[in-house]
Amino acid sequence: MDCSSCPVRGVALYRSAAPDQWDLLNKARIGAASFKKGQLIMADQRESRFAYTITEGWAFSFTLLKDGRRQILDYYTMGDFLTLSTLGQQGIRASVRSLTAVKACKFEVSTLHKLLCSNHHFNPGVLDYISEKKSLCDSRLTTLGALNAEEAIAVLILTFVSRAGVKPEGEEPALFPLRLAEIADAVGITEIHAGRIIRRLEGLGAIERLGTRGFRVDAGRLRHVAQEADAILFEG
Amino acid sequence: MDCSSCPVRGVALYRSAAPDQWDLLNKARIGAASFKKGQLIMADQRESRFAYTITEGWAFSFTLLKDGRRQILDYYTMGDFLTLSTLGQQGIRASVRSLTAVKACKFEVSTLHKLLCSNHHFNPGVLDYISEKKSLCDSRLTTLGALNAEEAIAVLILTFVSRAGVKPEGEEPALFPLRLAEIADAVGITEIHAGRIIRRLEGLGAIERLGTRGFRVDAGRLRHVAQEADAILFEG
DNA sequence: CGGTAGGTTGACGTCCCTCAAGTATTGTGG
DNA sequence: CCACAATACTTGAGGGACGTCAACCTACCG
Repeated sequence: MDCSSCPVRGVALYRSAAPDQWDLLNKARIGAASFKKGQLIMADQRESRFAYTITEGWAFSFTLLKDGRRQILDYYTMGDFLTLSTLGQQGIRASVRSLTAVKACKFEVSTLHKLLCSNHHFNPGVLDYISEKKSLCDSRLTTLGALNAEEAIAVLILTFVSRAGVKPEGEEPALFPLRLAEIADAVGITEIHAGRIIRRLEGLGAIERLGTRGFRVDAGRLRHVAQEADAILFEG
Repeated sequence: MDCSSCPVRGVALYRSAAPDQWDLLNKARIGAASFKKGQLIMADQRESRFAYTITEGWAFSFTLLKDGRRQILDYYTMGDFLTLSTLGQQGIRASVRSLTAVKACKFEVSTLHKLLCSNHHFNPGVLDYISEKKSLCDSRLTTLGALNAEEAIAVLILTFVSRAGVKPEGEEPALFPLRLAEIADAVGITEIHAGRIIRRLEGLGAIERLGTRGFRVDAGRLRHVAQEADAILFEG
């Protein structure tokens, strides 16, 4: 496979590259990598020698505290870069784990960093990608800080579904590969409480569970639950 | 004033510029701006025509929900760029307000964006600045999601103090310009509960209040309160 | 010296946590 | 395809953290 014909090229970190940069990029690639479900992809974003662009599957980044509390920071899927922190001098001590089987394109961080620093054609895409990720992180701050658990879970599911891509009518609904433990650690509550809220949402008809591996989503009803969560501009 | 002799040059977004880029940067500058305490600096990060590098004072960015809940996303001071979201195509609908009187260097977003996209000498600094900010945002996610209010406030104060810069012994302690309302909205609790926790920290000797405009901080004791908040690497 | 913004206190309610004992679902080896 | 183990989820009771309201106090500003 070649970067210029990669299906995620248009949304990747290096989306703004032109043909001659695709060649450079291909040289920075080490090859493909694949991870099994639940595998640790990066133990520490600060010290990873490699970085990845996901081409298939889901992963998430998280921090762990001394006493075992875990915070899930972000979910990654097709086109996402693992991770931006590898490109700076300092970073948070976070890890990345796969949620499903994952296929990814593998780069050596130092080579990629040199490439990005020596060529301005990547810049528009990098600025875009980064400001998109920063905005998403800011949104999540609002979700965690200002919303209650029910609203936060509704927002989480809606975000997840919209990132899973729109499927044609009649197709199998997007698989939602989060277990209760991951929902809980994403919004900062316990697994048990997350379970109670999920059942409440089920009661409202906002979601419908399919075994333990996913659910069907009624986006309209979920949005209704999360409606107060829309950030607004306010002047004073 | 000139960018090349600016005291915050070394920590600014464009920190990696060389002499000829300082000239380009000076051309992208519109001049200086100053804001009074409590003034709205940006109404919406997505649509701001201008961006700023703070040279003096403190500001913060925040979102507002329909029902009035507010989430403070980040604090900005000397050297910080307001804001990264102006450089991408999409951004969160957040605003920025000054916390003290603020002096800043003003840029036109489109000119600065063009400059950053046409010159690779800025890239190392931009990547660094951005990954630093992204890490800080990730840390705040952990703070909001996994810590309780007392730990979160301790972390908030410690972060604030360390960013205020180290003062020589015997000097006036760093002014801490947050009122209870801002502490509360930063960690996602109510003003009243924030007050109770601040008094608890006072009782522990971790902070000492000086009227309503700041406090003296015992960093060691505060760190003790926040000790569980250190992210660790864990493998399984 | 009075007005105003900011901070305090107490009583009570809700959201979320903890523990412990369950039941359902999924994965695995025969 | 079945039995079994392992993993995931559920339920209930009781408690702690945090929110709400209303009244009161205190520090700052002109």
